[in-house]
Amino acid sequence: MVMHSSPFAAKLGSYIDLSEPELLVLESLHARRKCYPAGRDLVLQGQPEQPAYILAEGWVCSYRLLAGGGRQIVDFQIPGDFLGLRSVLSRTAGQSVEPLTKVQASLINPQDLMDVFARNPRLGAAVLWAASRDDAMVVEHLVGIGRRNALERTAHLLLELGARLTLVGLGTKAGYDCPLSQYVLADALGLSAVHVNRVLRELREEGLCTFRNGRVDINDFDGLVQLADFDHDYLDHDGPLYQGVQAPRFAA
Amino acid sequence: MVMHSSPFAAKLGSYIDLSEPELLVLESLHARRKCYPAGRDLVLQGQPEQPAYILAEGWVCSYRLLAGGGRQIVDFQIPGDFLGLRSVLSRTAGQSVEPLTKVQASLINPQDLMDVFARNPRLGAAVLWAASRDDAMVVEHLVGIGRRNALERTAHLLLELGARLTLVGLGTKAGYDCPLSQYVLADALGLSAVHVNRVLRELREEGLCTFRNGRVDINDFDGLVQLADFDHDYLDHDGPLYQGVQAPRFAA
DNA sequence: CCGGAAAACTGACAGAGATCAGTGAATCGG
DNA sequence: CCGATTCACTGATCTCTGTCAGTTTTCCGG
Repeated sequence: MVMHSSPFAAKLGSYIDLSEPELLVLESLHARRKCYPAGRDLVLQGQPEQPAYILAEGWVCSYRLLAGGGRQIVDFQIPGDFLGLRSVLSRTAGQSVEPLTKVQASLINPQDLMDVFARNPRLGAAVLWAASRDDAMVVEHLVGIGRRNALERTAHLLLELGARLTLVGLGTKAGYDCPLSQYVLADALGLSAVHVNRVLRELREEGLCTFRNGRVDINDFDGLVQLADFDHDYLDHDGPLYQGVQAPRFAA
Repeated sequence: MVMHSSPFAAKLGSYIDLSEPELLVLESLHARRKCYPAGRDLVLQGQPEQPAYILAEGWVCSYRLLAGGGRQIVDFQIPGDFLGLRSVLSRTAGQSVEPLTKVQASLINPQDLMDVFARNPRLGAAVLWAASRDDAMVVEHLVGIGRRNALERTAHLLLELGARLTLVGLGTKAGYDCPLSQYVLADALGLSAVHVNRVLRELREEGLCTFRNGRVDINDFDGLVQLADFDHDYLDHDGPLYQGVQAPRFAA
C-alpha cells in the first residue's frame, strides 16, 4: 500500500490501485475543508437539499429519531467515509448526521462529484462500492440487533469499528482510540446505557477486550470474532466491479 | 395513473409519468419471465455472479443466516420489486433470496439493464430511486427492531406491506392478501414465532387489525399508524431526482 | 487548580419476550 | 378423501434487558 494523503484516499486505495492523477483528483475534492464542532448536526433528517461531505477527521454518527423520543444510530462514520451521500441521490435526507467529536470535513458539491465520476470512472466505481459497503453494514447491524444478544452484538460492533479504522490506518488488530460514550453505544446497539456498561464489564472480565478512557484494547481477537460470529467479508470482499469500467468487456 | 401492464411499471409509474416508449422498454425487460417454486433460493448469500430478477408475481424475502442457525429477514419483496440488484453491483451477494410462494420473475441481464439506463436516463433514475427506497426500508427495519416494542414493530411492518402493495394495485387501506406465516414474520421482526402469535392476537383484540387465513384486514388504520409511529414519507417522498437527468441544470 | 457537569458504574427490581411443551386447525399430495 | 405435515395457538416458566435511583470517576472550562 502506498502512503496516502487522506483517509479517503487510503480507503479507496485499499481496493483499487490509485494512479498519481487519481490521487490528485481525490485531493481536489477536499478543497472546501472545514472544522465543525461536536453535537451540531451536519445533516437534518427530513430536510431537503442537504449537503454531503467527506469526513477527514473525527467521528460522526447517522441516526433516526422516533416520536417516543428515542433514537437509533444507524451507523458511525470515521475518517475517509462519506456523509450524506444518500441525500444527494434522494433529495430528502432520511437520517440526521451528528458529529460525536470535533470533526474536519470537506463539503462536496454534487455536480463536482458527478463530474469527477464522469471523467474518472474507476473512482466512481470505487465510491459506488464504498456506498454499497455502507449498505452492507446497515444490514449487518439489522442482523445483529435482530438476532444477536447484547454481548455478541457489542463484540461485533467493536470488531467492525476496529476493522474499518485499520483500513484507514487508525487502528490495529490490537486496538484503537474510540471516542464513543456508553450512551452513544447504547443508541447504536438498541440497548440501554446501563446494560452497555454491564456488557463492557463482562467483555473485560472474560479477557476479550477492554474499552476504557476512549481506548478499545482487543485482548483476544479470535475469541471476540468467535463470540460475535464476525464475518470480515461484508467489509472487504471483492471491492468494486472493474468490468465495463476499467476496460471494455471484450478485452477481458 | 394509467393502466399498467406489470407491477414493475405500476411502481415506477407512480413516481414518474411513463411514456409509451418507456413502457415498451420496461416490458422488454420481462422477456425472460419464468416460474420458480417456493422455498428454493434464487440468490445465495456469499456466492459470486448471482443473478438479478424483477419479480412479477408472488412474495419473496431476502435474509441473512447466522452461525447459530437463526436467520434475520432483511426485507420482503413483492411484485414490481427488484431481486438481487445489489449483487449486480458488488459481485458477491450479501443476502440470500428465497421465494415464499410460487413466484414469477424475469431474469435480468446486467448488461441489458445498463443499456436500458444509458438510453433511458429517466428510467435509470427511477430504478435508482427505487433502490434507495429499499435502503430506506432496511433502515426503517433497523430502527423498528432497535427501538420499537413487539406490538409497534409488528403494526409497522403490516402497514409498510400494505402501503407497498397498494402502490402496485395489490392492496388497499382496508387490507391485503398476505402469504406470510407467523414463523416468517418472526424472522423478519426479530421475535419468536410464539410471541408473534400473541402480538397478532393483541392487535386483533384491540380492534386494530386482523391477520387470518392469509389475509390482513386493517380495522383501524389511523389507530395502527399512531401505534406504530408510521411515517409514510420514507416510502414515497420525492421520487427520483430529475435535475441533470431529465434536463440540464440550467434549464430549470 | 478547582468546581461543575458529564460519563462511568452499581445494585435492586420489574417486565418484555424467549423457551418449553404441548393441543387444535388448516392444508396438501397422493 | 385421508393421513401427514405444516401452521396457529396457548399456558407456564425463565431470562435477558430495561428502569430506577443512586455513587463514584473522569473530564473540562474558567
